[in-house]
Amino acid sequence: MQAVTQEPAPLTTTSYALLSLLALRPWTTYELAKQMRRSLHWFWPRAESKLYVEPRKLEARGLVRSETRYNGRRPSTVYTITAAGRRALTTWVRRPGNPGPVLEFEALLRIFAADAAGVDDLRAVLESVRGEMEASRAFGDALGTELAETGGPFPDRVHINALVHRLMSLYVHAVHQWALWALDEIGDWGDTGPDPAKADRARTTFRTPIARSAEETARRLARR
Amino acid sequence: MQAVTQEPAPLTTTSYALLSLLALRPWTTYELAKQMRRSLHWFWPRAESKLYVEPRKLEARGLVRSETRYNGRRPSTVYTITAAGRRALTTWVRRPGNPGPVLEFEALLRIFAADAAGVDDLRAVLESVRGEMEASRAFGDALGTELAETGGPFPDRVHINALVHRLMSLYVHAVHQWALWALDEIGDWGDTGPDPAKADRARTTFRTPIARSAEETARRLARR
DNA sequence: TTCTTCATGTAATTAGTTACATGATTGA
DNA sequence: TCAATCATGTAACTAATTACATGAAGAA
Repeated sequence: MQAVTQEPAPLTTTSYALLSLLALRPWTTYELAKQMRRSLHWFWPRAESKLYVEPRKLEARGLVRSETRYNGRRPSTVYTITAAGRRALTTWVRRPGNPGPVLEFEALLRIFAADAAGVDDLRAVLESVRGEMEASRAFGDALGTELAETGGPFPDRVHINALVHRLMSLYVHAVHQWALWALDEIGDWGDTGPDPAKADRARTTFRTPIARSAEETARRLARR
Repeated sequence: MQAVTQEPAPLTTTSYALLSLLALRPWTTYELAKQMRRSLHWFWPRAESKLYVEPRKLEARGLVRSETRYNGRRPSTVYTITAAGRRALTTWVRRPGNPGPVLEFEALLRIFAADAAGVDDLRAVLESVRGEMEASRAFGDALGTELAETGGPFPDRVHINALVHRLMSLYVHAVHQWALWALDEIGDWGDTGPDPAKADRARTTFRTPIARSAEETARRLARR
């Protein structure tokens, strides 16, 4: 016979992501999903359906408690963090590990394989990246303006949010600048194949320090 | 009775990642794993064990063919792309979708939840990020130097590699600069709690455009 | 009245990870 | 000759995704 008391599986990072929101105030699952979309989703993206299941795991461990409300006939569950939940969150924040950001960039894979297609396909991929980053910048800028003016829904945390928001802005900015630079770079390519002039420029690229290149790209694009 | 001819499940992005390497030359699974670690792993990270299983899926569709070699008594499988494989890769490069990079940044979640702990814990997280990014920069710089000097193992593709390498450099640089900035920013925090001075600085942060701030950070750090 | 969006989930499937296994080669 | 690491996988498990379902509220 198996042991009756099962060792509970360790919580996932996603569990702690939800718990960190619940540390701010009680939320219904729907509100949690909406808040994730607004904030954590940008650096911890998960399917929304997951967010409806996860809080039950937290409750089973006593890290949150739930209360069912009714609006009309429809039940709605409000989750509230417990003292044990706050302790678990503190422990997790202190736990070292996974310091680096993890990037998944499918479009860059397509670019890596671009010589299997043509230069027009390469340009199309870069344009789509550019469009996406411009949308992200618009979203981030709007959020930043709101946080600067009203402090957002949690004005007491505006200093924390500034740290997080700054990272996202720098990251989006970097990818956007890169897309503009790359589009400029392939501007005179006739095809994706090898070419001495391209190879020369490539070697120059490898030798140009990043810090300098950001300014130069900005200036060159400004002169247009 | 079920249909005898099963619809083959669509290939994953990971399949195409491997296929894009196989378009360069034939590789054994071990070589593929090593090459992934060196290049694609930075923007398409997958467990190595996966890379031993995936090529068999490609072979089942006729996109690659395999040949078993023996070194001593140990078998080793060499995979070679087929004409159908090259066509499939071209089709995939042209397929639109997933333009934006996807970021997963657990350390940033810890920072988001930092007020559950203390300012020392926040600093420790930021320091670990900084260390990680410095390691990444060292790796990237070494790779860049090699590509600039020798052209790398695929000198005909140095212009493509320059595009890809540049993105990774800009990205790593951005996160690194951010960590330095954030460490400076929290330098005079006594705790992680709210404070009018912190809120003031936060609002300034939200209002400072990225382009300007990169230069300023660099200058301020240089003056030290 | 109908359509859309809000709001709250469930079920089935799978891509991916973790952990393990093992023979060959090299260097101390 | 012993340990490490190179080289090549397999098996079990699970976090997460995709697709689906459905009732309520508000807009057109």
